[in-house]
Amino acid sequence: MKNTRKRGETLVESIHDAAVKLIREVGYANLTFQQIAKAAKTSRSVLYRRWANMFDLLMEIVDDRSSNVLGGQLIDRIEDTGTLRGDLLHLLTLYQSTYAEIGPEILSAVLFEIGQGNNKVPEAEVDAAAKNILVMRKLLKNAKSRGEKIRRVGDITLTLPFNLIRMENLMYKKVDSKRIALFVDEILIPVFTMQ
Amino acid sequence: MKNTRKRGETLVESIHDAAVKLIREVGYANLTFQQIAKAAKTSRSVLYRRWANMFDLLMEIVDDRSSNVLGGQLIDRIEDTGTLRGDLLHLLTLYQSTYAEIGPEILSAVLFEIGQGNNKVPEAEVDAAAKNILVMRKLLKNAKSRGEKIRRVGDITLTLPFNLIRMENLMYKKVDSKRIALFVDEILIPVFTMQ
DNA sequence: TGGATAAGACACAATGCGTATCTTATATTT
DNA sequence: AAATATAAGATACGCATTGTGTCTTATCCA
Repeated sequence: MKNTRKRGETLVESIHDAAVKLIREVGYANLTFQQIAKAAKTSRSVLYRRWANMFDLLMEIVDDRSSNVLGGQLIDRIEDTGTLRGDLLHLLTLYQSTYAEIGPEILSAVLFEIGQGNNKVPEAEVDAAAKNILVMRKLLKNAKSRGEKIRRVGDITLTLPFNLIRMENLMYKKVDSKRIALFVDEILIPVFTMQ
Repeated sequence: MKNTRKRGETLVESIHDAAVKLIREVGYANLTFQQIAKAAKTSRSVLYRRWANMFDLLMEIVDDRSSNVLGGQLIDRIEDTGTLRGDLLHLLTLYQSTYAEIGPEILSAVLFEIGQGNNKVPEAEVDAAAKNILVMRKLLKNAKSRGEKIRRVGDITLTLPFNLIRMENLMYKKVDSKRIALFVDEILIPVFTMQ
């Protein structure tokens, strides 16, 4: 029996996969290192050596998955569709795909950790929020230069599009294109444009 | 030593208090029946007799605290301030006071359970959302009859004011009157009125 | 005052945690 | 290819928590 022992990246990958599978099956709250080790066909020691606690493992998975989706940064992937409405639809769809990939179970686990006062998350959050604000500024600037009438709004309002997607994923798990269009037409367009 | 053993309501109350204190201290995720029993100066048996699991206890606390705040239903406590803006400010302030009372730690624990697919929460949630929609309908109707120009929006958009408060409590823990005013002026007024 | 009721004390097997130690497979260096 | 370093896997420890069960005892109420 040679080459039956996984190492390095391969090992980590199968642990991630096992963890995600188990989060979906039993939920983050009931997740144990024991189960993960068993599912990944490795040993508990291996897990404890690499991650001090479940949350560290979770964050690694999130980082991994979100960078897979937003391979480049979000700001590099937005498009000028010719109208603010089109741009927003595109942006929300793109952003939603991140959450769909990460998965609502994992997302809610992260949110839970925020709620519990885990201070590693907020740092990452603030970074993400700052980038998202830049994205919105760019979108609105594009719209303005096309001649669309844009309201002046503060940074908090600029995070609204992202918070809508986040909230929907958290509460209802399913966000389809119809709902995204609704957000754009009934909420975002009135908020960001004069009519 | 007589009258040293708590019973009924008194007992439950001190258990609730102990639980809330511990949720704040160690977080819902790390909460144990053992700790609660100790903090409430009672026995573990007492807890297991009354609640099948931690979540049942949590929900009882939430019910208790939210009914303390919204003693009557929300719809009975809204006021006609003379403008939609004033009405919205009043509504959000009222709604925020619920969350402030319940506490962000407990809120995030509930949200966590939703994320984990706990199906007792969504039922309560759907009820609450339906009531909130009625509240918004009433507010908008009042505004309309005053002559304010109101947009036609769907139910999902009607839940926006409540979702904003919820999200803020979840993410940032502190929601002051300044932020509420910002929500009203930059988001809600543009969404619900024509200008 | 006596019986009903509920609180509290304690014991149990089972499970997970975090750590530590030892063995063994795989990779790297010489 | 052999020697060495590195990392994976197996196993065991004490401890905490769980859920259940049983017995005792305080408190309530008729």
